[in-house]
Amino acid sequence: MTTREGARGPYRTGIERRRQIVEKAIDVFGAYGYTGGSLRQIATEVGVTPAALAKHFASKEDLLIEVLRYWEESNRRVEPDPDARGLTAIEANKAVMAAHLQRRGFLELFLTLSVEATGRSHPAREFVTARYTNTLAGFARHIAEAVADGEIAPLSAEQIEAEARSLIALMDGLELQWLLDPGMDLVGTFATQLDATIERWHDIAARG
Amino acid sequence: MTTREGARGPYRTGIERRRQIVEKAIDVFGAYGYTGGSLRQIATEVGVTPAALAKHFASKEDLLIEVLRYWEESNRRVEPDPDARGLTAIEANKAVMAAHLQRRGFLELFLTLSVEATGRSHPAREFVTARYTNTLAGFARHIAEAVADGEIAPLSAEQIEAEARSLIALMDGLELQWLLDPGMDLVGTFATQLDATIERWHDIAARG
DNA sequence: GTCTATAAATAGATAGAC
DNA sequence: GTCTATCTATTTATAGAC
Repeated sequence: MTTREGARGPYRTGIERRRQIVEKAIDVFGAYGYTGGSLRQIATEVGVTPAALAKHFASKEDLLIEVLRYWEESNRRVEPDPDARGLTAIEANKAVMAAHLQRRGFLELFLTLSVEATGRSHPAREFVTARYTNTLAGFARHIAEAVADGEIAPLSAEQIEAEARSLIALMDGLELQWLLDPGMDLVGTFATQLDATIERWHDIAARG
Repeated sequence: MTTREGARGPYRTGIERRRQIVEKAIDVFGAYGYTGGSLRQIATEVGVTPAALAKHFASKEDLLIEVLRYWEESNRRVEPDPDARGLTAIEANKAVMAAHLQRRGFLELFLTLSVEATGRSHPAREFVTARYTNTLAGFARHIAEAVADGEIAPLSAEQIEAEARSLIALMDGLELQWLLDPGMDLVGTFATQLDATIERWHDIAARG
C-alpha cells in the first residue's frame, strides 16, 4: 500500500510512475482546475502516453482521489505537532503559511478545488467540505483551549466559531492574493494580523 | 451601445438575447470556470443553438470579455456612494456583502475567475489583477482618510496596506466559506469582525 | 509497463439555407 | 436572427501488439 524506501522487484518502477503522475496532476489540476485539466496534458508532461496513464488510474476521478490522498498525507507532514494546544497551536499556522510558499502547486490545487467544488455535484465536494469542517473544528478547539487555559479572555461558543472562521478566511484570502501577486509579503502580513488578533482576544471582555 | 428601456426596431430582440446569453454565461462560468464551461451548455440553457450564440459573440473569449463588462457595470450599481470616505466607506462594505448574498452567480464567477486567472496566460488575468489592485487602492485610501480625519489612530503606509489586504482577504475567504456552506452567517460574521477591526484601529498606537 | 491505434463523445467555430 | 449541417481539434477511455 505505502511506498517503501528500498522497495525492489517489479513494483518499484510502477510505484514511482504513479507518484510522478500524481505530482504532475497536482500542478495541472491546480493550474486549470479538475474539469479544465486534461489527462492528456498530465501524461505528456510526465513523458508517457495517455494510455499508460490509464493503466495506473481507472478514470480521471480515480486520479483525483489519489491526488487528494497524496495532498492530505503531505499536509500531515507540514502541520506541526498535533499535541500543541491553545495559542501555541494557533500561532503554529505562521509556519504552515511559510510552508505553503514552498509548494505553489499545492496552494493552487487547494484554492482551485475549493472554489470548483462549490458546485453541487463535484467529485471533490465531499472531500473539500469535510476538510473545511475539520479545519474549522480544529481552530475552534484551539481557541477554546486558550480560553480554558486562561491565555485569553472568555469567549462564547458563537464568538469562538466566528473568530475561527475569520482566521481561516484570512489565510485563504491572503493566499489567493499571493497567487495573483507573488511579490506580496504573505507570511509577514498574516503574522502581523494574527498577532493583532491575539492581542484583541486578550482584552475582548474589557470592552463589553 | 447601451440598452435603452424603450428601444425599438430590429435591434431590440438582439440586445435582449445578448443580455440573456451573458447572464447565463455568468452562471456557467461561475459554476465550471471559464475553461470548464462550454458555449454549448450556455446556448442550450438559453434555448438557442451554439451557432446562434456564435453570431452574437465572435469567440469564447469575446463572450468572457462581455461577461466581465456586465459584471463591472452591475457592481457599480451595488457599490454605494462613491463620495463616501473614511470609516463610512469602509463600513459600507457590510451592505456590499449583503448584496452579494442576493446574486450567488456573481460571487461564484468572481472567486472562480480569480483563482483560475492565477495561471500565467489566462484571458481574464489582466482584468482580475487590475480589479484587485483597484480594490486594494480603494480600501487603503479609505483607511488613510480615516487616519487623516482623526477617526482612528495613526498608521504607517505599510500598516495601511496590510490592513487593507487583510480586510479584502477576510471578505473573499468568508464568501468562499458561504459558497461551500450557505447556512453560515456571512453578513453577521463579517460585520462583527469589521467592528472589532475598527475598534482595534482606534487604539493601535496605545499599544506600541 | 508502455506503446500504437482507435472508439465515442464533446469542444469551438464556420457555411449556407430560410 | 436562428436554424441545420459540418469541420477540425481535443477529450476520456479501450483494445491489442510488443
